[in-house]
Amino acid sequence: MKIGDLSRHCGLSIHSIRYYEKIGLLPPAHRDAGGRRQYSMEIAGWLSFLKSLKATGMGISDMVRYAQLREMGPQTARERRQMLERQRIKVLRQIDTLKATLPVLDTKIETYLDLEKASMMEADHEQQTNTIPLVGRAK
Amino acid sequence: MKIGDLSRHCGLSIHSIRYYEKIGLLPPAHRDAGGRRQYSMEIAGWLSFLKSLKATGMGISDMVRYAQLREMGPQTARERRQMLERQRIKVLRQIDTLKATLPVLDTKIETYLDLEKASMMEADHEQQTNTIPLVGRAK
DNA sequence: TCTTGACCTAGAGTGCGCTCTAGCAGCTAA
DNA sequence: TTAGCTGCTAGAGCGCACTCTAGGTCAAGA
Repeated sequence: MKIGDLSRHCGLSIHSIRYYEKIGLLPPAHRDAGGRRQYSMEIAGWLSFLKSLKATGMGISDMVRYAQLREMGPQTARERRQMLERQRIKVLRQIDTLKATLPVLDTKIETYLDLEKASMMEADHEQQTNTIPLVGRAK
Repeated sequence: MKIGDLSRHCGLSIHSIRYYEKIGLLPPAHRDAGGRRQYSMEIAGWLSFLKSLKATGMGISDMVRYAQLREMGPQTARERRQMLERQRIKVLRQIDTLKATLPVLDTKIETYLDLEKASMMEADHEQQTNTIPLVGRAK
């Protein structure tokens, strides 16, 4: 699998894949005779997990740290687990923060709906009673 | 209320308050004789709403657009309401995305716990049977 | 009066996470 | 064999959202 295939497969740009390798999120790729990166299917699973980590809001530096621990092998299991547990808590907090915005939005939306209804009724009233001259309404 | 008071009150840095004014999130502040910004308590409500918008993940440019509509008065109620309704949908989507990461994290955490348990049992076994010489264990 | 501290402006700098450019090499199909 | 595609590297550039600096003004308390 060449970098273009991986790019199409995982939905990351070729630039981003090389960038991920450069900063240490991806292990240095094997190269073919011409120096091009060769990927096995296995890397797609790792990239997919990285996407999940990114979706949790984990920053690049933490993801790099995690990737380094992964490279070190099973004796880093405990530290990796602790990272994930901390991230889990952050996810729950983010969900709470987002949920807390909903009533704020809903209240405002309601207010605007009332305002729009009121201004429509006003317009109706103006039309029925002709309190405003045509020239004023045309404006 | 001077800018320092407002900063302490709303938890934004003085720099950020001036920045918000510069980009149009805050209306140009009234100035005292010496040219210093003077704020009324009213602005705190607007800043608090801006914080909510920010917490929804709304970008600066959208927030500036919203602020401009607010300046234009009640005839922009409909457009502002539509912006908030769109943002509400984005918030729900973000919550879903975050929630979807939880099972991924949980599965990994479980895997690591199993791995840690297994490696601990292995260590116990080694201790009981003395399969590894002291010099090896000390390492 | 002098000093301190809060405030002012314009503009530079920062950290993040990409994203793109320039200039070149190598494989492949017509 | 030649065109075109894909790949390579080093490094520049970008958009966001601040954050800070330099160099000043101004008002009030010791």
